[in-house]
Amino acid sequence: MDPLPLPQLKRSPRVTDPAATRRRVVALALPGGDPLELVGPLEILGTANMVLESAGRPDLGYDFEVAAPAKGVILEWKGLKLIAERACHELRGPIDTLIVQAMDISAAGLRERRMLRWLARVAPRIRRVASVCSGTYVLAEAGLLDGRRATTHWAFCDDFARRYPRVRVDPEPIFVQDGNLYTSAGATAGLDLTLAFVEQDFGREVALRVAQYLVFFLKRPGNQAQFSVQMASQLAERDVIRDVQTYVYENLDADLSVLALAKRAAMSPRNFARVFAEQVGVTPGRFVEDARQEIARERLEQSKMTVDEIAAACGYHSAETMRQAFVRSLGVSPSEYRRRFASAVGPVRNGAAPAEIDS
DNA sequence: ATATGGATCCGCCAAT
DNA sequence: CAATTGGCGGATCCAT
Repeated sequence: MDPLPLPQLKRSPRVTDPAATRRRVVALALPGGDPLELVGPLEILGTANMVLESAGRPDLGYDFEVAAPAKGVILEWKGLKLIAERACHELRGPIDTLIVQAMDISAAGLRERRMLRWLARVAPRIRRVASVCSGTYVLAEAGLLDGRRATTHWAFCDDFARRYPRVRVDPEPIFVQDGNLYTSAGATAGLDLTLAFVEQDFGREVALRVAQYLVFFLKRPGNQAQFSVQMASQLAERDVIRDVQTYVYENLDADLSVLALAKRAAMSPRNFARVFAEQVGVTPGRFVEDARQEIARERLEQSKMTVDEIAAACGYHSAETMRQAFVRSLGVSPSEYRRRFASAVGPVRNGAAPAEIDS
């Protein structure tokens, strides 16, 4: 059986440029990066391919490959060795998007003259040149960022500004676009940036499905990043809907029925539910339920509140209601969840079938 | 553990 | 005419 049903598209994907529907992406892997930073963005492209294929459009998507400054080992990590089979200057043919990966800025990568020359030569002909985290150093070293706006990981910003005074570095945003150059902050920002590319190329809904599919893997109880990842991947475009989403998280014990939320959004219930589902990717009721459980889990993990108190604070009419919701989605009761979490070293339900998938 | 009444969701069509 | 919005009814989900 297929353990992970792929989110399905409701509409046919939008294509911004019909002339180039299958896009070639090259990831430039540099010595000393982190495996997650290297593979994460590519995983997003691969998932986008799966989403598009399941929508009956295998002609859309990405052909992606990894290249390095030179053939050979680019990463040794805990007994894992990654070996690049292609050097970047061996690549032939047009590239749609180039993603320069993170690297160890104290290592030799910045002195790879041949790679830097290649980069400076091909960059003007590439539609999007992106860098993740410290990969921004490589773009700067190649002279591509002179007079441009850029960002990098906040921990590097001061050092970066000293080394490359001609680059206007801004530590605030998650990523910065200037012309065809896209620079991003930390590792997860690289994921966000890649997701933004998917949205640019094939529309918001495709990007949303990809995020949903991947968040699934990241959804680990007790992970602080979960909130931001979940919310970030679900934020609606339209202000009214975003306001409602914020309102839900800030007023979990209020009346969050479709009727009440539609009133806040000044829409008819039917239209509100439809627009909400279309924008956010889940129905209003589901969003509210997810939010309640998310915060309830957090309380169970990080506070000493009783189950009854948590149930009330999160908008459940009784502890029994909350219990049923927990059993439905996690397979354990709230008190059991807390007990296991208190002693758990790793994820609570390691390997258990995710109950929230409808079968 | 099960039955029931209400809420929610979704397809369809009409109105704007 | 195309796109957005609103209303209705039936199937399903969920709280009690």
